[in-house]
Amino acid sequence: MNLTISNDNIVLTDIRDFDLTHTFECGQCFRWNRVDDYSYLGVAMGKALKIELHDGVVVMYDTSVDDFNDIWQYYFDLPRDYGKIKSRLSEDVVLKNACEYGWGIRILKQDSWECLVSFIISASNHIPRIKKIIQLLCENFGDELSYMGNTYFTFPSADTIAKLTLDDLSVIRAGFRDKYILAAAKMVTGGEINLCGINRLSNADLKKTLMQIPGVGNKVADCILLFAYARHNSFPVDVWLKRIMEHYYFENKQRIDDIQAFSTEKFGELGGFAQQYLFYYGRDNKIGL
DNA sequence: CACCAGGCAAGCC
DNA sequence: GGCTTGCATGGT
Repeated sequence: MNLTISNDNIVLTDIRDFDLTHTFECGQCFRWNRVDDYSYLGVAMGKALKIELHDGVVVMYDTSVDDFNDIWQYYFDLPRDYGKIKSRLSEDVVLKNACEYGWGIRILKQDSWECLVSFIISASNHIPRIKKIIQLLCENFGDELSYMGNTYFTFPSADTIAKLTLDDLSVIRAGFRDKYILAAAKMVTGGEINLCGINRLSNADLKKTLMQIPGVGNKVADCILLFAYARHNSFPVDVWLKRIMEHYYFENKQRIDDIQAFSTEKFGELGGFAQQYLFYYGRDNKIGL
């Protein structure tokens, strides 16, 4: 990777294994939207960013070297060698195809609070609707952010949400999930759950702690482990992964627990990466439907 | 071609 | 099995 600065834009060359569509459309995040064929714009970590990738050159618009160094290089997991990960996973023929299909996926390192709320909202929900609910949440309760001549909104803090009533929250149309969001905010604000502090916990303890939060079950906890705490052996199994795994690796229906155990055995420390390649590949190709 | 009714969706309790 | 909501689906 090579970094140069022109005006207020960060330009990266010699970037491998990175594709914006693969990364933003593989179901891990909900606040990035396509601008044109080569770029996306999103809000994350309290900042707005337009990112473009064309002919192997990444441009991050109107940002700073400090923000790149402190935030974006880690958010996009740029220091990690995904080529090595893919070549190891490709020993399995199914994964080989999945890696070739979603070759540019990177697992984002997202803010833990945003990730927690986002995946509480994701329960029994489709991506377009998840995105709409989160957008309403930000527009109604986030802080205004001015960027490249437009206004965007940050993801509202736990403190902000904890002060709301269920009636206030009804504007986001989250349905039965609204009470979980409110309860989660109160647990975080009240110190019952320390989202930073629990980073030191083992995977098992971290998951157990997160599952104390209402609205966080096995699957949602696995997503938070993978997308916010960089526990890359986490293998979230939703209905898609269940179908995909059954299709490729089993003769018949399986219990989620059994699929998870099988995946842990098969993919080990790379389970989370495998999950993302499989999900993106399987969903786009409607595997198991 | 509207329009409506019932099903159901990246789960959790 | 119930939960909120929105929407793709198929029937009229």
